[in-house]
Amino acid sequence: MASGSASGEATGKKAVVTRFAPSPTGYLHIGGARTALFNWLFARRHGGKYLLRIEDTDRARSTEPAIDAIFDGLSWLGLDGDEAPVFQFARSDRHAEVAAQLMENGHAYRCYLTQEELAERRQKAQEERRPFRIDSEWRDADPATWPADRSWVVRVKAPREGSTTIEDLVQGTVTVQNEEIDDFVILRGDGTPTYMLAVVVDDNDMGVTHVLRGDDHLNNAFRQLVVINGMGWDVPVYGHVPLIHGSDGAKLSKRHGALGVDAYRDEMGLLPEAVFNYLLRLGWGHGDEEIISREQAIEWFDMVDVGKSPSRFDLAKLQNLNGHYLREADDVRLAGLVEARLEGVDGDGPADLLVRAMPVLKVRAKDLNELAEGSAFLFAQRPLAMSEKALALLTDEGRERLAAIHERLSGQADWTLEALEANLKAMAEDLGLGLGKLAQPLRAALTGQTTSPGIFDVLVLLGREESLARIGEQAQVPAGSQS
RNA sequence: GGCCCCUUCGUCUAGCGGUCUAGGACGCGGCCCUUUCACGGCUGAAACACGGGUUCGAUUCCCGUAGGGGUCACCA
Repeated sequence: MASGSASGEATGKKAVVTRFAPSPTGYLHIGGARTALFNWLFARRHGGKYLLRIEDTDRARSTEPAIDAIFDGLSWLGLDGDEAPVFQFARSDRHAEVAAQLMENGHAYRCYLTQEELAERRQKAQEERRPFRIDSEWRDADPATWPADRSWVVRVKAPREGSTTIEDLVQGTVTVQNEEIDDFVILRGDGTPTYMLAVVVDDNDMGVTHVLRGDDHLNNAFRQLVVINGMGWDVPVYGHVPLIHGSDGAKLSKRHGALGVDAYRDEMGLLPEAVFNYLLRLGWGHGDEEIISREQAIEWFDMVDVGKSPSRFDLAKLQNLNGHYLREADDVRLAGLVEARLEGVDGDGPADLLVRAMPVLKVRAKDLNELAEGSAFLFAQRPLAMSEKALALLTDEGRERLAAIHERLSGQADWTLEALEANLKAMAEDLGLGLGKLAQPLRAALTGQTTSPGIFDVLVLLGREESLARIGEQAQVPAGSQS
């Protein structure tokens, strides 16, 4: 019986080597990022190495900006490779060499079938409603019959009987009948290697022990095994992770938020630790744990806990997680990130003010954009721009109260949270009003908004001089007639 | 269509034959806290796709059905 198998035990004793091998035909998308994460985690968990390989054999579609974007995105998530990345195209000679060896040892052959001939046969099979399989008459042809004037490709000789079984870390035992596997091309007419050859050669040469990738490659694994067996190489352990789908269950695409990770960082203002945590929990779980640190993830990560069904991308959950990490994040770090998003803010003063304001600002935001919006009032210039809702608060009555507040606070020497709170609360009591009746117009005057951190925090943050100036500005002017 | 894989609340998941009147999280509703908005706390609605087996007993095991996904290139 011509059966082969890929066993998880075969390479069990070797040090773990994983790799993430994106093709640079676009940005690093969220699915790729998760694959990288799982590879990184698995390597860390087992004290092994995690490598990067750029699969740039498709010269027409591979671009330099895409390569940069991928490295940039990985780096942001803290998923840099442990060694310098391998560029697949640079290894073409080595790939061709392996193809030649495969022909020599009888596991591959020159095939002179043209693409037109193939297309014809494919169509005929289609019409007869039977499955199409490459059945090249060149498979066992005598070299003496090789036409000198035609170009050829190298095809692998796939076994035609028996079956092949893979013990997949995620998918479990998967068996495919060998007759399902075609004699696929490993070297093109122009002598360049195909992906199917290049991955196998590179994985072997890089010493990769565990191939963890999207399950869109599960079927390819059986093809790649033909090459591996043809060369007598060690079979890696496979782990085919289900793909991430959009919120509607369909394949993840741009409209689902399948943006490059740079968009999650720049446009959506997310923190890398939030994306890390979200991606980790998408398709993997550890009991009821939701908030998981890097260190904890390394300790807990196991491929057997990766689910077998595809999961859907849920932006709301990602944002919620981001809010959590935002609240936990260091204030100086956040101030730096926010400052970059604020227009017209530079120098040392504002940065310090931002840092001081951060504790009360960050609990109110779920991403850096909101945080920047919430910070804007700190640096606003007078006359303050008023939002519509804020303006609605500045009625004649509201402005009268502001005048009273201005007068009362003008006499306030001790500009601290406690003193201000005591003073204003006493004032509200004196007037027989709820604190809100004073706080809301005050908030409008101080921030131009109806929502902000606690009003006493705002007063302290802005300082005595600026606070009184802003209050004074709104206190006297009749509604609707200020500039 | 062939082959391969999958199926627990809307979503991410826990569950690995009895502990399930199925747990947690996000989202959603309500209440509390409260100067606004958040945060936080409490609370409510919400799921084992369907049909057969196996078993004393199935969410858990097996087989079908349905639905979903992946893949069938000289692309990766």
